[in-house]
Amino acid sequence: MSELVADMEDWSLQAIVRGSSGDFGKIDDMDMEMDGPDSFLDALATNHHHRFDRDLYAGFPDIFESSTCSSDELEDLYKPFYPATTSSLSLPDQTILDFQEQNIAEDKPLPPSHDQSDQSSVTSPVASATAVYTPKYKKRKNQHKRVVIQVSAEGLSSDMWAWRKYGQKPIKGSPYPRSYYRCSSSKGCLARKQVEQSCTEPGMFIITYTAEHSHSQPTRRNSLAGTVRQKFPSPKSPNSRAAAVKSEKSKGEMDVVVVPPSRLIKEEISNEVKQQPCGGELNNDYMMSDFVFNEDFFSGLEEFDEFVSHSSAQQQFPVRPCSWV
DNA sequence: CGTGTTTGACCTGCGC
DNA sequence: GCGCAGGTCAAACACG
Repeated sequence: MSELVADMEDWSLQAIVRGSSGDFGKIDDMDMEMDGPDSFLDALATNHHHRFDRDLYAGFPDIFESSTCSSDELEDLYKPFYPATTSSLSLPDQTILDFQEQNIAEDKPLPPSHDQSDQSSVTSPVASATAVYTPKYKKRKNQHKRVVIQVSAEGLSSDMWAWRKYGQKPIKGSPYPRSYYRCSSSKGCLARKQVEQSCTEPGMFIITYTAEHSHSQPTRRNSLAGTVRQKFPSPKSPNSRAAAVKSEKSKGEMDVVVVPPSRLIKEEISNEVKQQPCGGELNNDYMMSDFVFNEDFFSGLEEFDEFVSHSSAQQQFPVRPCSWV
């Protein structure tokens, strides 16, 4: 039995990406108030090291108002978080650095006809827009929404999308080259990914995702190949690659384990604390930019975890948030 | 044979 | 208009 760990990063990032992309109409319709998370994000947004856009979390559920959600609402609410049902990104251990949603509906020439046929199934606003315009070389600016994240080396390998490298370029001012990847799961998918090593933080990598996937998560076979090849990109390490494949295959079919929201937020705050001049551990009453992360705040998060994990509406989910880790 | 990487050439946007 | 830098293409090759 294998185990796909739909890590909290998946929760957070899918929430982040979709929540800010205008693709969260259902959640908007729910007219949920976001006082708790917004305040939290406001605090994070002021941190000097990581740039958090509070709008990125617009799709994140309100942890203080959970008991009023109906089953349908809950399903709608969580659809974006489940890899099997969403075209959003599945991302590894990471920190959000930046996000842009850029208007792509500009006056552009008509696309080549073969590209249109490839993308007849796209559903998201962004993908739909790009489906009618796919120039051979895309404009550098104002083209697609971009998500910039920073991940550790381990985080690089936990992206479950299948990517195919199509280029590498030295970047001026950086000792490290930038690698360019495109989604290899679907022929017409416009999703792109750029990876470069951070020159300011050794061991960390900056990943830029561009455009959305026009399909659900890739098949296990494809994603496995992509993942393994990313883990061991050098063709000179076939043994390592084979070992990784064997390791992945040995896991077999999986349950989905979702890290609870409270853990992500605690870890995020903890990371912030460690980056303060004094370093140290996360206390129960940590204050950041005039927002106090106290006991009440964390108990609210845990109530939300509890609500999601015990909700009967869970059974309707195509992928079950079966256990917290 | 299918899928992936490598890498030089090419294209495009942008600043001057 | 020119040159630079970034993004993409596509042929060659590797691997299972």
